[in-house]
Amino acid sequence: MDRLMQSIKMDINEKLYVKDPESSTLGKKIVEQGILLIYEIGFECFTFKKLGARIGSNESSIYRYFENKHKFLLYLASWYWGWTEYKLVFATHSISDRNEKLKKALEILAQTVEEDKSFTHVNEVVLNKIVISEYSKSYLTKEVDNENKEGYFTIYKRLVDRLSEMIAAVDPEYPYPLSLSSMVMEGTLHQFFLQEHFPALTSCNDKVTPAEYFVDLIFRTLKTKPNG
Amino acid sequence: MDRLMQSIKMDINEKLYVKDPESSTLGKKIVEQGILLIYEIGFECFTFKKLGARIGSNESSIYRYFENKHKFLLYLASWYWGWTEYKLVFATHSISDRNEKLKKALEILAQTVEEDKSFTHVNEVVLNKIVISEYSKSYLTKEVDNENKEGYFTIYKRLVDRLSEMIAAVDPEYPYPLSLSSMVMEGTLHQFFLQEHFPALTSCNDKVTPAEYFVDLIFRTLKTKPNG
DNA sequence: ATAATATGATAGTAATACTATTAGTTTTGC
DNA sequence: GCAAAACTAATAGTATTACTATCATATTAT
Repeated sequence: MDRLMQSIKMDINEKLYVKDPESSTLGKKIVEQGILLIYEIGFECFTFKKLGARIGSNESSIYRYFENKHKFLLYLASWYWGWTEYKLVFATHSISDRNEKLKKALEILAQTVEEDKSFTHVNEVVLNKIVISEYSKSYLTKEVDNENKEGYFTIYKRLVDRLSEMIAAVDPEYPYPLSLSSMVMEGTLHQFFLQEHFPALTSCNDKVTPAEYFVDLIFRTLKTKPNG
Repeated sequence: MDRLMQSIKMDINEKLYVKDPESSTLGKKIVEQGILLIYEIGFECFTFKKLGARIGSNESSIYRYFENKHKFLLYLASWYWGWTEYKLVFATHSISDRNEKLKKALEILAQTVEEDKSFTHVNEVVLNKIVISEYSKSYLTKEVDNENKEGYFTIYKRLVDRLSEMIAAVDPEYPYPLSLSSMVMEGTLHQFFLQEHFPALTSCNDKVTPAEYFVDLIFRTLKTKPNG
């Protein structure tokens, strides 16, 4: 990635914040340290008060950026999926072979995240860990349907759609491309989680990555055709 | 199921409750109405105070059965997975054909839940909906590792293991039976959730059930051999 | 009939998830 | 260089949550 993305700004739904955190030092600090704090103490124990104390700022100041911690999580998730989408598009764009393209996409989606120096205030490695253990909580709520209408999950949905299209391109006869795609997106996070907390429930380990498992699974499932 | 299970009691980890809710009328009422209340207002908004008000009882009385709502959720989940395990074992026990056995197992795990009159105080249909939208929250916490050690997820893990064994029986060469199994268990809940809240992200609908999708997926993935 | 147990009612605490107000500090526009 | 505008910090306050403790009352067991 390197410098390529330095001038790019994530296109995040404006309703997710009160004031754009990218617009000030304090805002960036909130995002930067918020990620670390959620990672350290978990989303349930995370409060704006604690974050304020950590960054030597005030609870009320944070409320001027985010309505509440739920919106903050949605914001971080959007950031993460926007970043992932960028990586996906960038890496697959120039691949014309449909099978190779899908394989690459799966690898991007299921790979272990590495640090990206393009965004100084976001630690992508830690953000990825948050997404693994907290993302589900952002949609498993009574407000999903409304928040979905508000477009809070747009980027994620677009990703599922992109992958689904690549699946359909490889095997247009396959009847369930959307389910396969959404299963990969969710299943990837789940396999990473199991690897860390329930190793007895996954075949992934030091030697087998979720990416390998999913690439194998998808290509067993689809009937690939030669490109033409 | 019918009467068969009327004398059977779920074998739930004793540390999940302070006093066994099966041992009294109030206890059963807590479970029965707790399920309905969580379904109605969601786990985040659910409190013992509200449940007390609903059953015409007192907050403090409920605390005599469950330490907190998190343990209550773990209890309900254990009940659900115990019930599912029973159905699974019962339905597959007598099937000798390995392929048929696995197919049946997948159907049990991914089928839409129907009412079971065996347990009068538990509405399995509603409990299934709770599991779909709340189960992940029971393990996506900072305390997972400890709670796992305490055995709070034993039944679920046993189920993943059972399915994994059936997968391995069908195709002993398949390298990732555990991941496939845990993916099915989690993916099933997820596909049901998507069907309800993000229909654009799933191929499941009125005509295609998650069970069909997963049966198809697993049998595309595995190399089946004739039994012998 | 008495003791033991279960439940109910009330009160109290610390923390959470905010909102409102005010005051001070920086930034900017001219 | 100065005033206005914007931003941040500090404090206080509210309703709710997630409990714990105590005591009274009701039920059941012996």
